[in-house]
Amino acid sequence: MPPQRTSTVAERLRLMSGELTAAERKLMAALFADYPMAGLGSITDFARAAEVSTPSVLRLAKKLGFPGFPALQEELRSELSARLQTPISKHERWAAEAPDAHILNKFATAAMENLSGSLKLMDHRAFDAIVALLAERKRKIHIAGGRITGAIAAYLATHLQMARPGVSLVPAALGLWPQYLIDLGRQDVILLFDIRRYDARMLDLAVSAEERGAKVVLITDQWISPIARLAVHSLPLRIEAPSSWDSNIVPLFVAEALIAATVNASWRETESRIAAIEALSDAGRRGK
Amino acid sequence: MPPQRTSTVAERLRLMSGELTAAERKLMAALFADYPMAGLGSITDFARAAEVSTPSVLRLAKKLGFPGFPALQEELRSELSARLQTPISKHERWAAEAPDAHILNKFATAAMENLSGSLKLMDHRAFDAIVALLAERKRKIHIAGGRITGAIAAYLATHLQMARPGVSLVPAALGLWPQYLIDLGRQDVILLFDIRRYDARMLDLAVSAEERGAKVVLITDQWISPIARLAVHSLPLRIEAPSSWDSNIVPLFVAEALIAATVNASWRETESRIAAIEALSDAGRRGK
DNA sequence: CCAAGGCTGTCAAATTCGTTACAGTCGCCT
DNA sequence: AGGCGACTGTAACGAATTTGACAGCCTTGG
Repeated sequence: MPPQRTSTVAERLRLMSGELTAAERKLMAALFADYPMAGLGSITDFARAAEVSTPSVLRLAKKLGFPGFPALQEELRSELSARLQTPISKHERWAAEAPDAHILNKFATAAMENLSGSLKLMDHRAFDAIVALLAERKRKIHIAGGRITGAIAAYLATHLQMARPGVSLVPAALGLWPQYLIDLGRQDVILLFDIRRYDARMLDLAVSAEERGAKVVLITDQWISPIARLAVHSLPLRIEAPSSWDSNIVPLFVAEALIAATVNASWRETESRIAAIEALSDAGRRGK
Repeated sequence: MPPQRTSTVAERLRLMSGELTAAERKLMAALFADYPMAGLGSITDFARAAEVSTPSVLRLAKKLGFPGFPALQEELRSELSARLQTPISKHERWAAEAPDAHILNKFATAAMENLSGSLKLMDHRAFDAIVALLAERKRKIHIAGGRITGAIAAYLATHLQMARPGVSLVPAALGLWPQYLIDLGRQDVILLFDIRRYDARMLDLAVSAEERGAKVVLITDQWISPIARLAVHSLPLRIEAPSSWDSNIVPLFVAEALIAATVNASWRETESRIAAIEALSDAGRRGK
């Protein structure tokens, strides 16, 4: 821990540059030449790069107020980490005039962290590959979710049905599965939501679908459902929330992004379909 | 030096994510949470941050093709060095390695703007007042949504049912409404989701409920549904998205926040209920 | 020209780190 | 149910790093 929390190693070095010895100036030059990477290796590497002896590095570290070299190194790392962090984490208070501890603010922070964390964790190429599958009209698409994620699955199915034909929501009741599975072929895609407290029935469904040759796509959490073994693509997401239950905001985010990307990927065919649906919807409203 | 110079540690991790073990996935998540700084300390620090044992880190390093942990660390350092030299760190992108124009990044930006915009727009005292209504056990709670928002309504209902008794989801079919409305009394609360392309049937439902003396609570968009005139509380939200349809991420956010706040507000009574539900759920699983 | 103070490098000790070997545990398949 | 394989953590060893002590050297001032 540095003596003054506000100043960086670079600043402190510059301030003390007047009272540095020859070897210490060589170290400073070497550090600034590749700041702060040069200081992140071993003390020996750093000394060799500056062409001084190892204890000279240690003396400089102590002069800067650190108890030892590892302490300086940790400070360099935390500086760099702060610099790389997305500026989003530095949020001005979300809900105006509400205290930080208000549940709205706590949830907003959690949601943003989940979102940025998920995007770091997930592979955008897997996302694109899933979109490509969803956009192929010849494939039938089946969507399923568990007790909680069922609502997200329904949301995705509702929108995809507007974008293309051949989309169905697998019903929650087990008894209805056989009639879905029977028509499942090699061309088909089954997209499953399965997050923590992984549902054994979802695994059964995935196994059956995979056995019939369907392509399994999985949206799961960071701990990853066992279904991932069977899946051709899986997206792991962060879903932690300051609540008794997990947050499904990021799964919904992914669902919406999949919808938008699928529509984009086949806009030519989709455009007229959406227009037709609008017309039917308006007609229904007018007729009422 | 890695086997293939072209791939970063992050890429290789993502490619192998399917064949990683539980401990290795924890390490991956920990590394991505603070990439790549988390991997630049000692192997012990890294293991502790991910809550796994030291040898697990080593096993992951070998799985990625490195002879040992220091080799992986050196690769991380050289990646970081390359990244710092090219000033591409202009503004940190959301999805790593994906272009700014990628739909994931565009959606993430939109989601963040919607969220912060909504929190500025909404009155947190109205939110607290709604929570107070939902937490009163003597009131029955009815939840309804339109064609699109129905999924969000179902999500809210499912969770509130776990938190307290007397919660029901108003079915989408008009034919079933009368039997819901007949029992609606002055003590009851009806919570409606109604966003753009306001559904005329939702307005009918709100009018009938209000006539019977129920308290109407409304979650709507920034242009505000006509139901607002009847509502005791309404929360306007921002819902714009780079898509053919609106985004329901913020409505889901509000739903989750309402759930968590309601649980908090009556934790004494809720605690045992949640425990009982867990027990029933586990029993059902075991019995299967 | 000499002496003193301080700076720097060499060396060795102690600590920490990385690695290997082994045993317990969990889930899966028969 | 029982055995098998895989995964994970504990413990111990060897290696490397960090750090303190000491001695030589350069510089500076008298």
